[in-house]
Amino acid sequence: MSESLNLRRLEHLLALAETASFSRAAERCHITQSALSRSIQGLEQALEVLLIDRIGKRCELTPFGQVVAARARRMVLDAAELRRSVQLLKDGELGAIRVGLGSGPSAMLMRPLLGFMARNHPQIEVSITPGATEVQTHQLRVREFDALVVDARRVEPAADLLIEDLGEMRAGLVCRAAHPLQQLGRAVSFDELRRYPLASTPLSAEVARLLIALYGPAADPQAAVRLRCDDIPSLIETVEDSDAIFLGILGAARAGLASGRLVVLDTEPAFNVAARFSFVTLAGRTEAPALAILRRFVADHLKD
Amino acid sequence: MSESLNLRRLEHLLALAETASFSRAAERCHITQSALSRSIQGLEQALEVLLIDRIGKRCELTPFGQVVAARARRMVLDAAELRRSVQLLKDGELGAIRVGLGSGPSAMLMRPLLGFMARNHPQIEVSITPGATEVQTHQLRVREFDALVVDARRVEPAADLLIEDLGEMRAGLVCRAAHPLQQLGRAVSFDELRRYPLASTPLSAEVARLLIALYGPAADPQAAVRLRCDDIPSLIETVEDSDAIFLGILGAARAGLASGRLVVLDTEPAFNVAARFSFVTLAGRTEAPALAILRRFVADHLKD
DNA sequence: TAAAAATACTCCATAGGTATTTTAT
DNA sequence: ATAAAATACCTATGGAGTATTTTTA
Repeated sequence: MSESLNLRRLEHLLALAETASFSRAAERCHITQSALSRSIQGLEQALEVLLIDRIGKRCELTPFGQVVAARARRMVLDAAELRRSVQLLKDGELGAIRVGLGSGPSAMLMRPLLGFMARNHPQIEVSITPGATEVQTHQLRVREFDALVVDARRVEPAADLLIEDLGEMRAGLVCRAAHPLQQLGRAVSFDELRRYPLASTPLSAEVARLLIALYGPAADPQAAVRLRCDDIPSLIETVEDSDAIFLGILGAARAGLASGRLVVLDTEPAFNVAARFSFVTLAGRTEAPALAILRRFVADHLKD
Repeated sequence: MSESLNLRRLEHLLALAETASFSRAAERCHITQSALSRSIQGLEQALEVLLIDRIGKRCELTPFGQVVAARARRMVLDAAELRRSVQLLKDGELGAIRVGLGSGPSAMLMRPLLGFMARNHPQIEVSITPGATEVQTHQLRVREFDALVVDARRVEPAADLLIEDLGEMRAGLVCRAAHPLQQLGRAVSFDELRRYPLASTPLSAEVARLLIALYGPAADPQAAVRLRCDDIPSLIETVEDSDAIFLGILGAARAGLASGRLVVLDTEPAFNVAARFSFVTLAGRTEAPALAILRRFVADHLKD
């Protein structure tokens, strides 16, 4: 005696409910009439209830058949939805990505990433959270994040982390082409520089140490930076319209540099600093295809 | 290669999602670890996607596994609900009955039936519709009704109808014990009778013909009945409180007759009429157990 | 080294097909 | 007499068990 309640049999019942004929239902299910007949009998045995009234050649759902068919319809649709969801997820047309950003990447990526996802992948649920890398690494481990984009130097290698290098981004000082210092035609000292307001995102302690090592205590960004703002585009705009000097990733000023409105200021000693970012995920985990989209975008946007 | 998406495998996946261990999940599913392992592999092949990240001894759902598990949960619950619904339906604790009532049964049954179902079977969806028997017979055939309770003489036998006889209910004239006519101590004529208001439900043409045959044209209820109302209890109450005379099924006055407050009035010629009711269903159809409840109630209430 | 998962093999119940019988129009 | 559903019989396979190997903590 067959006795299992399974999806195929429910599909058979639904076909029978719709065609009111074993032969036609069988045809629709791509099986023979006899197979379908036995399938329905199996279902009736499984539920210990008559689902179909066989009235001569006519077939009709019993009250039991009706309630079973109603539920079955939902279940069969759910099964189709399940397959469909998996397919969409596979194609990266569905899914959720939760990404943690270090302060640098946050300043560089936040807005362009949101815009890109909204425009090109509106079905994907995106959650972007800036924060401290040490905390976010833990959140990644407990699966509160799917990936991190952080300063490479702030994440310590571990067996359970997959750390992908995103290459370097040179940092530097940027001013407008018509800036007084630029008119000098030579590398400038930090003392000359600090006559003008320094514009920058909040900088990490590590960067601060670097600056002090290069230019002395006066270069501590805590004191030296006069225009501080999380939003890089706003900083750049300000630099284009004033004598402020941008301190940060040169890539952020890409458009202005390319158009000639902005230039990189030479300093003495040379500002020879580069940021290194990493894309961090948990090792050994199957990643959602949507994550590949994120990785590609990040890789494209975090390089010189 | 096994490749079907079925409920058992989805249950396996859910067990695995909850236990995060193949062995424990297998135990919960009452199969061996190896069987469960293969079951999940089959599911993965069916969907062509990795559902579980095997991280050493640890197991974790992949993003795919998560969406599949979410749907699976719903489907498995639906399956349980399906079984449960069938069981409840079997036990008559669930279901819907749509019954058509002829005018006589309607007057006799409507209120007590509604009350009975509300009190004793609140889960059953009841729909009671009074109407013309000819129309309702058609509605029964097209399954707009599950059963009819009608005057036996109004339904013509047919092969597709299952007509169950509910026995006879004697009809008669009822007045209060202290009624002037009752004081005469003898059978009364229709002329004597009609000095008092006749109280009755609307009567069918057939009953009208019967009355005219017995007592002459003056007995046409169209003219003779002065208190006409669908609600039998109201009529009875009126008869108890006045000199009105009730014309109808004696059973309707059962309580008053038993207590002695009401009596059956003897007439000359004798009022020798009985109603015969039938319980009609479609032949060859499996009936919902809830219908048996209805049948029992009707049989109990439509007898002398 | 021990515990967990995967694999190799074996077995049987089940779903399916073909051929035939039963049933109802 | 015919068309539809049920049944008989056969086959392939999916799902389960046991025993074993592989993997990793």
